[in-house]
Amino acid sequence: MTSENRPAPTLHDVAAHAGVSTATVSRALNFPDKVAPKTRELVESAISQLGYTPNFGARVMAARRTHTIGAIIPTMDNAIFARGLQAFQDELRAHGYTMLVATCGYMAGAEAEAIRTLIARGADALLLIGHARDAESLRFVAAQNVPALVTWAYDPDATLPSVGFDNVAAMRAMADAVLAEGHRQLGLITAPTAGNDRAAGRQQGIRDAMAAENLDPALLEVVEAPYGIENGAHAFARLMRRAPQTTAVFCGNDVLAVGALRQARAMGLRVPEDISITGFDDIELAEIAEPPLTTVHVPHRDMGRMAAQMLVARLENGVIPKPTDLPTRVVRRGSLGPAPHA
Amino acid sequence: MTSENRPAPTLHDVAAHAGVSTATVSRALNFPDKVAPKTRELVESAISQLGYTPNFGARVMAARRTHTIGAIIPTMDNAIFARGLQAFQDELRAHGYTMLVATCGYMAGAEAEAIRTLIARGADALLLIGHARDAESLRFVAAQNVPALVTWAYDPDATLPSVGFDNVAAMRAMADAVLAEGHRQLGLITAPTAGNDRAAGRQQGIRDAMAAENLDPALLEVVEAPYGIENGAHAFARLMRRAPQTTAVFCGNDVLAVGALRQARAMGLRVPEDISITGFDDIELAEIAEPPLTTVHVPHRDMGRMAAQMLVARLENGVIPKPTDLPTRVVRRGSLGPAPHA
DNA sequence: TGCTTTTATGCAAGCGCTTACATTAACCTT
DNA sequence: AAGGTTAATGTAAGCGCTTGCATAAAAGCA
Repeated sequence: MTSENRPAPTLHDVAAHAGVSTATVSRALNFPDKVAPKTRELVESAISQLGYTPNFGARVMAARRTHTIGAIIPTMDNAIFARGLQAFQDELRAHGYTMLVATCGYMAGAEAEAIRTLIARGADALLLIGHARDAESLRFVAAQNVPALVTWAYDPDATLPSVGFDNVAAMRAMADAVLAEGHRQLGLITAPTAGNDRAAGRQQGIRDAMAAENLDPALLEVVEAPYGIENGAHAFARLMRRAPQTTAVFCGNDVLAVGALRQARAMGLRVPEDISITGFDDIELAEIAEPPLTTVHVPHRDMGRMAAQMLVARLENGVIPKPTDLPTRVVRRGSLGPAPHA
Repeated sequence: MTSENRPAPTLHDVAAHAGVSTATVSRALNFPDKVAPKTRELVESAISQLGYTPNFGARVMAARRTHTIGAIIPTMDNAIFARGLQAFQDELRAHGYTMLVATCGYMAGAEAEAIRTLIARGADALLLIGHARDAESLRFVAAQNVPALVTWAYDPDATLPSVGFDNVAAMRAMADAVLAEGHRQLGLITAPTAGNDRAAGRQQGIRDAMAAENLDPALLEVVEAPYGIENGAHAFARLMRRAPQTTAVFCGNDVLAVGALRQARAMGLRVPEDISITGFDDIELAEIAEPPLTTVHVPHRDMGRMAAQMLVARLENGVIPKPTDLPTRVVRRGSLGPAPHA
């Protein structure tokens, strides 16, 4: 077989083997129709005989493009991000791009670092989650001339274009549904809102709905909890301790909601007879929960797919991404019922 | 601010600005202690004044390293892979590496393509799932001199080193537990086994256990189903139609098991009184299911973390990864009970 | 057939960085 | 203080590929 460390064949070797110039080989590779069919064949056979693979670094340096797009998400532990990312990657691959991934665990500092790292690693463009980030990062991205697109949020006025949904409106719709069931004592279990515009927006949506019903938005009992079923359960316990009269608890995501659901039952509360609980995201868990979770369906796959398309269009044809608002919808399931009689 | 398209500053610019040679700047960047403190300061201030960022391509070409590691998994839609990947990436970042991701959707052809793509994109090393792949891909990886590591499986005799667990033994343990409950009419809902050594191994584990109990392994009723709750449900229905006397159904993963569980209840079967159902992976879903799922706990985070460590050690110090077998354990929950009396 | 246009190929100059080697400055020894 | 080390810096040769420009070959036209 091949000896252990024979240096990989180069463009030059292929050219020599095929009896043409390196330029011709390069063209045969990049613009097949700029080369005579006979020559192309010659080159191709030389390539396969030598087992040639273009050198990545050289190619990048000469072409100033890596065909790699970076994605920075909070965490892949959260199924909804993992799936959005899957859709994003599928679409990228269809266009000949590869995905570089970094996670920031909901920490702003980590995101700023990831932005630098991915750009340093040659990402041609960046996918980001949410609009909340320091001006410094924004400036850096702009200075580096790397197109960036925000998803999981929608704000036509933000610096960066976004393809996502309006977190305020989405939760507002849910809150309207809950209020329509007669609930007036409301609670919210949310991911920490610092540096998380999605979580903050969802909270705002509830307050807006309350205000529209002439309820004092300040009456919303809020508990913050990090991602995780157990955390949702603890948060629920805390919430009920602080505000025992609560009849409906919104949760910032389905995982927290499932924890709340479980804790409610552990505390002997019937859902939805005694208390209603809602989620957000509509992951599989929501359907499986007992009772199934009323939640907000988020078009995560569409977001991922569209984000990829927009970024590719930006890179290939210079099309500036147009901020795009995707629809969400409230999915009614068993966990939301009418408010109990006082 | 900076004009729209001023060319990015280069090493050369920094050198000129600091009044030193490019070599010194390069050294200040890569081996800070090889440079006099005063000089280093000079260089650093020039760098920040110019807003210099090293050019990725040039760096890669000159250093022949991208500090990027590729990972090819079946899909991120499956939480267990997404999380293993998260752990992998966390560990990589701690060592200054970045992760390139591709998914193959359980298709061998797509994996082979992904291997080529990631190597072409300059991956310094590769993380692969399972040992089942064509000799051609193996040869290519070897020829390109890219270290590769297999996870999610363990086979000390395979071409590629692996860090994972023994799928046969893991399912064997589960099967032993099920047989100990008196079950003799067994079914299996599995992911398609073609090109999936993990699924095939798990099936083998059950047959081994049956053989040890003097049961004819051929009596195992097998239904294949793609990943997904709905698919698990359909598969369960099919299985029970074909073998109504079945008292215990193994599932190749928790998602299929949850589907089976749901279908069982839809068919009026009580779990575990009428029929026992088991899963594999131990994802959150398993705990939430009604009844909670007896399943095999897979150390996905450990696998991800160790895989990253081993690959980095290989790259930095040439340490050949030592095949490593991680323990799994059967987690008993409500979905497994004694066999009903005939 | 001779001349112009088109098409295919080759030449060679970078792309921005790393690094072996050469050179110079600084520091010890005795 | 002279010779010998060691530390710090500079010089310059690539790394493998792309691409503008020049050139040669083929094709079209009158």
